[in-house]
Amino acid sequence: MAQVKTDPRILRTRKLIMNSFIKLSEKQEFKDITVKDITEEAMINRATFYYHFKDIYDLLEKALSEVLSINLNSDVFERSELNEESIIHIFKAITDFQLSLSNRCHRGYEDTIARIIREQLEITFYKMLKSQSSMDEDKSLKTIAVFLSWGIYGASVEWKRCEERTSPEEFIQSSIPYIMSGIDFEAES
Amino acid sequence: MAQVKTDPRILRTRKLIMNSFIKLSEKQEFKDITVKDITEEAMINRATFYYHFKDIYDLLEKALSEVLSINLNSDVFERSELNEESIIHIFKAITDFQLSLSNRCHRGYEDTIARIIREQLEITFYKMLKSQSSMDEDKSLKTIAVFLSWGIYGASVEWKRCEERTSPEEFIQSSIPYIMSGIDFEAES
DNA sequence: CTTGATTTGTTGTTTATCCGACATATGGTT
DNA sequence: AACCATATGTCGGATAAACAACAAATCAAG
Repeated sequence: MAQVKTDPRILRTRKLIMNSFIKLSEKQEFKDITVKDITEEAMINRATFYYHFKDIYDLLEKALSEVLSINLNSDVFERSELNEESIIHIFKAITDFQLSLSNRCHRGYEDTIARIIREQLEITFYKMLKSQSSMDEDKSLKTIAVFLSWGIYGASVEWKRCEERTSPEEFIQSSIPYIMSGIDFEAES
Repeated sequence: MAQVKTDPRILRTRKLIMNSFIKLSEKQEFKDITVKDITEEAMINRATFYYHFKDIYDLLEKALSEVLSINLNSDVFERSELNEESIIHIFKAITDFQLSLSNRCHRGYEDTIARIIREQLEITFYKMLKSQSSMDEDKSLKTIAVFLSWGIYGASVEWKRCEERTSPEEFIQSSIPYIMSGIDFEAES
């Protein structure tokens, strides 16, 4: 609460920068993109970039986080129930995201990207758990969210390792009974 | 010359406003678009709009002029020769433009739009005439450009009146011999 | 290793944009 | 009519963004 609403110029400029970065990363890979490229595309001054982002790696993190967050929350969080259907949706969103990244070739930043994905998953899971559980077990909800985020991310890596065998939906479906029993156990305690 | 280059914020903001206006006018007709709609879409303050444009009619003029100018100059002006081919291209650009406007329903502003089209045609014709003619007959080149702009605009209105009979290309083709003989006469004098 | 060119961050000063408030239309409802 | 809501256009005072200049890092080529 006590929301000090941020200056619209800041929101607009961040959006311009992020969109320009996403647009550029569709044409060339990350290591070849300079701050100057981004600011020229966004029609802003280079110094303004540093007003918003520590460096280009900071932008990478925030841009990917935002894209992922939008995907996760628009697709899934609306229904706000952590069930078989929503888990499949989340898993699909993650594998889609990883595929879109592999096209854009962010080689050398796999660890950073992995962390971003897990962080966003954790946030999403925590929100969903909180909305369907009693309020007084906050710490354990956090832990479950961490657990689930690592688990789902790991599953997505495993899927990628032996990909094209099965669809993401089929792949994760087989593991859902175990995942859900764990969630149900906690939700009912 | 002595170009005082304008502040990039001005160029950026104008572009944001114009793009927002064009985007909105694809969904709803001109009379239902408010300044607030435009500034919200563009993520700028309403007061900033008035820093750049006198009112929404001023924006209409400048936005349409810009769209038309881009169409005319990119399609045609590159080859910079005023011949049969380029006249057909110009005529096609005008009829395309008029069709795109009739979809967007600017009823009540036909006169304004007519003037915009003629002005842009005049500018284009003048540029092309100047690049293929000796320098010392500036006044008469201007007059010829005016003459051509009215003529081509009138032809486009006539084509629209009995449209779907013939394509714009065929329609104008039949008049070209007369138009060209006039131009050639002046170019050789 | 040197050279030259480009990119990266940083810093004061100027400028465009934001904000909020205002008076004045404009349009729809009772 | 009177009323209410919303749109228009304008104004000083606050703030983000532009600029230009800078040192330092990076990198390719000779």
